Amino acid sequence: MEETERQQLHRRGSGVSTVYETLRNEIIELKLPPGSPIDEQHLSDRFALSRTPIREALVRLAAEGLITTLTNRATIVSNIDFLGLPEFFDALTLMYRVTTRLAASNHAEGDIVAIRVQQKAFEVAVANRDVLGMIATNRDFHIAVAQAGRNRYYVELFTRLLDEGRRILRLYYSSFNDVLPRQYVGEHEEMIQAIINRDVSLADSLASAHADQIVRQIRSYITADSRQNAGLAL
Amino acid sequence: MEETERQQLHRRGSGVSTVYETLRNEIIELKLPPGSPIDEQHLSDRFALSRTPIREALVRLAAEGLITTLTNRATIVSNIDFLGLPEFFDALTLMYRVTTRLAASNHAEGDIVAIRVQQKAFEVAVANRDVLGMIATNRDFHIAVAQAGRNRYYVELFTRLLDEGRRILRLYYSSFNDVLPRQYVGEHEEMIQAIINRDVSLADSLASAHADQIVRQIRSYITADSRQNAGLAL
DNA sequence: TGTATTTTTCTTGTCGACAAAAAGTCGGCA
DNA sequence: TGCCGACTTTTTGTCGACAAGAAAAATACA
Repeated sequence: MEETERQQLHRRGSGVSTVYETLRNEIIELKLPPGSPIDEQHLSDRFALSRTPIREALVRLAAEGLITTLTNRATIVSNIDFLGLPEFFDALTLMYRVTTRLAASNHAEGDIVAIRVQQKAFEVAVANRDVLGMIATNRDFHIAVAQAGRNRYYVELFTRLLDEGRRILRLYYSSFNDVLPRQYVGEHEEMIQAIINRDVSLADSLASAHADQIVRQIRSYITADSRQNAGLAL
Repeated sequence: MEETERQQLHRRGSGVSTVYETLRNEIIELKLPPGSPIDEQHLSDRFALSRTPIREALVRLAAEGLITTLTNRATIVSNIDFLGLPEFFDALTLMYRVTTRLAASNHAEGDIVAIRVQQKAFEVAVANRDVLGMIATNRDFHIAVAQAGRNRYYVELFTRLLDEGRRILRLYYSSFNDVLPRQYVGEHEEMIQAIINRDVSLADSLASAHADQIVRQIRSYITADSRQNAGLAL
């Protein structure tokens, strides 16, 4: 009689994906910053689940590289690898190009409306000067494009790369939230048109330029010299 | 006193990776054919482990797409998606090209010897007319090249694609084991030379041709008409 | 005899508890 | 006072058992 309320808290099997998605979001949005320790017991209390399903979610996150498990010791949120940034930019640019190309050649009717929905959300974020929203909706827009390209291998890799990008940009957001790359909206529009016209090479070059823009922006965030006392006489 | 022998069977934490690697191999080598049911209890008995570490290994395999879990029902070895083969070929070709290009521009001294080691193994397999060995060593060769290119994103995707390719080719091996693509050895040699000379565009075109070869070979295996009575008069 | 419904069985999902490994703590000793 | 070693604590890895869900079997009914 007394244990009836606990039963319906989670549908059997739903708990682990809830934990997975929640933690995944918190990691990407830096609510859990890199290096944060992940305590299984704590999560067990938080989600009102035993450690077993928690552990399952953690294994999934580890497979994606979002967390790092030090065997028998601790598991922490993976650090952002700044030395590996060139690799990241290379892969990101390639995926931008390939997915946009494929979208231009393979898309169906419905794909365009899905892309347009994401583009609208992106416009709203830009209008509101919501940098965090822009980062998130830009990701969704390009994933919609990738899905129109109909290649699951690219979609998967691209998703991972864009999420990694969100994590990186989050680090720099607060100090630069007035630098709003408004031109992205127009670039997205051009890309949509090229896709509709099935102009593969135009789509490619637009994606390439777009990727360069974004890489340049991330680079500028990262290398920005914010030392206030650089000119101080010594 | 009596339970001393069980303790040293596995070092703490080693069991799950053993299970993971063993199953992974058996799936790739079609020892576990697509659609095979994966019974946790059975595996628990087989590896002399509780179901918990088994489950952990299965979650990892599922994240890689090698097994499919039907919730609350069963978990089976993932089917080979023949309808998705064009996507597969597209991604495979792109990764052949990109990794070889990067190897040409980014490789260090040590990378070449690693590549040569794999190439030797490949030559041996070809000399022995060992098709299965050829498939495996060809994979190792190209992964060595990819590693020389120094981009972990590409290495990871390429590894998955090549392993998926091994699975596909295994399906056709037995009926075509006298068709030995000997020219691959020479093509590998050319690629190595282009990499050493840091000739990126030559490396690219060689990789592209090599990929076309392999895609064509897989296609020919798959579409080969093996009907014995095709000419039978009716 | 065929179909619908209940019962059984089998497999997965979850739990609480225990064991091992590592880090932290404390005390002893030079 | 500083360093080394044993003890304690904390956290992960593993286990056996139980519960829920779905398929299979058995039963009832038309």
